[in-house]
Amino acid sequence: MLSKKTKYGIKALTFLARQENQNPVPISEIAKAEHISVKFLESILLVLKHSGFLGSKKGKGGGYYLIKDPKNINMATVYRILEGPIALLPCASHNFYEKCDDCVDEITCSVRRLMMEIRDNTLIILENNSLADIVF
Amino acid sequence: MLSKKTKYGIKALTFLARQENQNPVPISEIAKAEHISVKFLESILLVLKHSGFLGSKKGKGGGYYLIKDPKNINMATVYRILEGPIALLPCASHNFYEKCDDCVDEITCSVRRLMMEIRDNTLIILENNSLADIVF
DNA sequence: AATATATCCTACAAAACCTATAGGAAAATA
DNA sequence: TATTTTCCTATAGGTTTTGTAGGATATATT
Repeated sequence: MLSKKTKYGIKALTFLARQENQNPVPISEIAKAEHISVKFLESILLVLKHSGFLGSKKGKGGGYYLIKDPKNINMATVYRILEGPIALLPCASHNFYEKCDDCVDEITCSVRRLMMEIRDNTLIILENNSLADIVF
Repeated sequence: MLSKKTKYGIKALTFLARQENQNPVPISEIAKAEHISVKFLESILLVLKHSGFLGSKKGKGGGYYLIKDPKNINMATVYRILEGPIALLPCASHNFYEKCDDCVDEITCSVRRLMMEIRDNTLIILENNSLADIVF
């Protein structure tokens, strides 16, 4: 299940992508429009800023704005930053690989093979969708 | 991420599917082979029994055995019973649908549309795989 | 009948994770 | 200087996951 952090993060990104100009939008405005707690959203936008998706401006008239063109914001990257691994098992993940404690032979593990098939398909969908693709 | 409950449950099913005959296999034997806590596995097998996948026999020589032909055990059904919804958001789920608190218009929600695309693809994979398909 | 084996069932405890809040520091604007 | 807004850390509260405990029930063997 997608965490609210990820859900809210993507919603904020789409909200910013829908803006007509690049003027900074304050957290409070996004939070109100998307019905999200201001403080919670604040922590999420900070992550997105540190990851290089958002710029910010302090003080009156400040807020957050997209740094990149929505066409160049890949949803697989966004997913990994907000949610973590795309795979349903650590042993089936490229970017967050971890060996299972219980698994004797990873190569022949039925569960892993099935989860890798799901992972491959999910990854293709996420990679094929940019922020521009999912807005509207 | 897949819970250990689901992972262990599927592992137990594949273990039973690999048996040459239909003799009951005690929990302890499955747990030892798959490196799972006996008590934890016990609770999982009980769920699978109540869901109609497994039969059981008490006392000496007892244990669990598959009731259905592995070809007729669909991994989508197994997933839903052990893990719950296949969709990454309740609002994108068929069997476990729930409306989002924050969402104003579900139909135009970008996150939901993306998650439904992932859901559809994941579902196809799970539906196309029976227990017999994933064993070996 | 007694003993050993194994499932059945409920309750609970410990750990991990998610969601959200608090409070103040820092920076920009007016 | 006052106001606005981001920046940052800590932490509280809740939920879920993972696992344990203990006894009841049923079966097979001796």
